[in-house]
Amino acid sequence: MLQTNFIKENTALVIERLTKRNLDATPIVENIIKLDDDRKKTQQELDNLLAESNRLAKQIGDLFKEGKAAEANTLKLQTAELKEKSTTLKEQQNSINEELTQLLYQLPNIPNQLVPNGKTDADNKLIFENKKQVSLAENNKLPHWELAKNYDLIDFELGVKITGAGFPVYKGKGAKLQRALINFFLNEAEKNGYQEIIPPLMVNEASGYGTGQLPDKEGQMYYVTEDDLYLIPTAEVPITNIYRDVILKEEDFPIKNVGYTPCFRREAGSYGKDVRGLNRLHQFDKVEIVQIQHPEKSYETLEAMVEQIKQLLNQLNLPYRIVRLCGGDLGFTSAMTYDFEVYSAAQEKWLEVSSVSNFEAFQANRLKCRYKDKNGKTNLVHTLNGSALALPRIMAAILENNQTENGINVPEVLVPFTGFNLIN
RNA sequence: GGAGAAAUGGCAGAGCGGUCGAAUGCGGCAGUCUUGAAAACUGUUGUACCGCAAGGUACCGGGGGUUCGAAUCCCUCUUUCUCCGCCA
Repeated sequence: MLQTNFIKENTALVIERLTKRNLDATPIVENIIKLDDDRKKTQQELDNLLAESNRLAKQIGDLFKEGKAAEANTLKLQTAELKEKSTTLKEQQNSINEELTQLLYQLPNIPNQLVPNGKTDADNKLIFENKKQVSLAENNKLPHWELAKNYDLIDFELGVKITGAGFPVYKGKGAKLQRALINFFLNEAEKNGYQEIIPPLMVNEASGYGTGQLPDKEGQMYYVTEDDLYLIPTAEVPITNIYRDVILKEEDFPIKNVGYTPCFRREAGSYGKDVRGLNRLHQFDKVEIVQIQHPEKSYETLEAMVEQIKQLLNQLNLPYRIVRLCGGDLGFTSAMTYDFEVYSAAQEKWLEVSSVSNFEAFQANRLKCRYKDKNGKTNLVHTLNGSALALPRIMAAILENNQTENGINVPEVLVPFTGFNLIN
């Protein structure tokens, strides 16, 4: 969430930037400012009352020690009134804080000035497009779900039997190809200086709040009521929450972690051809890169992450494009996001395979992740993350784009991991 | 899952209900000494909020309670350790 002080000092900017999200934040912002003023006022009063009580308590103690019980008891009477007042004030303070927090939770991150205005993904700005698009021969235009079936790589019906729709079963060469991709992605991240993490796949409520899935997006996550835990929708959640309530040193930057995990998403309300095959799943594999950076360096880091992901797609030899999300399409917690989309030649459409974001201090504020600067002052860090990469749609594109009369060619960089170069 | 013990500052570890934001040791930082380093010595060393400042307030695992006053007493939750049971 945004910092109250930042909102107060940059009110016009906050409101103006949020119009990029087609949001008029004026009423919320004004309310926040008013509540914060109230909060300060009540706190001052409360602090004075408590200071007075503390003084009296000390006096009473001294009097008792000197054996002046009568005087002490007189003073005791005074404290009753103070206590009553401070209890009321404390309650007031709590409800103000509660209301303030609720409002702050409602406010999304302010978009970077580069974020284009717009409402839907049609307004996203094309940043890069790899021109060489695959055009398949007429008789070689099978969608990946048919290829998966023909070569017995992925069994969707079996997943339905075992669990339900959206939980595919990978088999044989399908499973090996999947594992090859995971290893390839992890190795590449390691080459780029990331530390590998294997995090828990379930997180508690505090972690959900830390990265911004909660409140509001609980509908997207699977929830285990018995133990009050959420299945992670992305490795971002556990990996970023490593740094919740942590104070870093300036020389710790940059912190670079990578994690492969399955991801679980309820995807309530999705239907039709969007969910066909591997296009949208309830459980899918993803390799996620997460960085914690000095605020001054976060945008240069974002660009580096984009470059890193480009290299992955180049090596896999897949046609792709990069868009900068417009305000209307931008995630709640993000200040700027690039989406990567691969071209799926048989479906003839672009599939999102990565989302790379700079959250600036938005998550850090919730996480209370800070660093001490040279002057010993603590400031919020910036957090970033990106998929590098999400597996199913990469798998779909590989299957579709590389299909031939004789079978499906495995991208060269994966062959060392698969041990085969053709699926037939 | 059952029984018991515990949770204090970066770490270790004291702490009769008032003088405790908290002894002491280690570590960190600054300085003295030294050609330099080590050792020794001296000082300093948590977070947040309010305040121009002086200063004030809150925090001893979380929440609640008793009391004029709680790190200290009570309740509750969480976590850790030991023993038993179960188990990959």
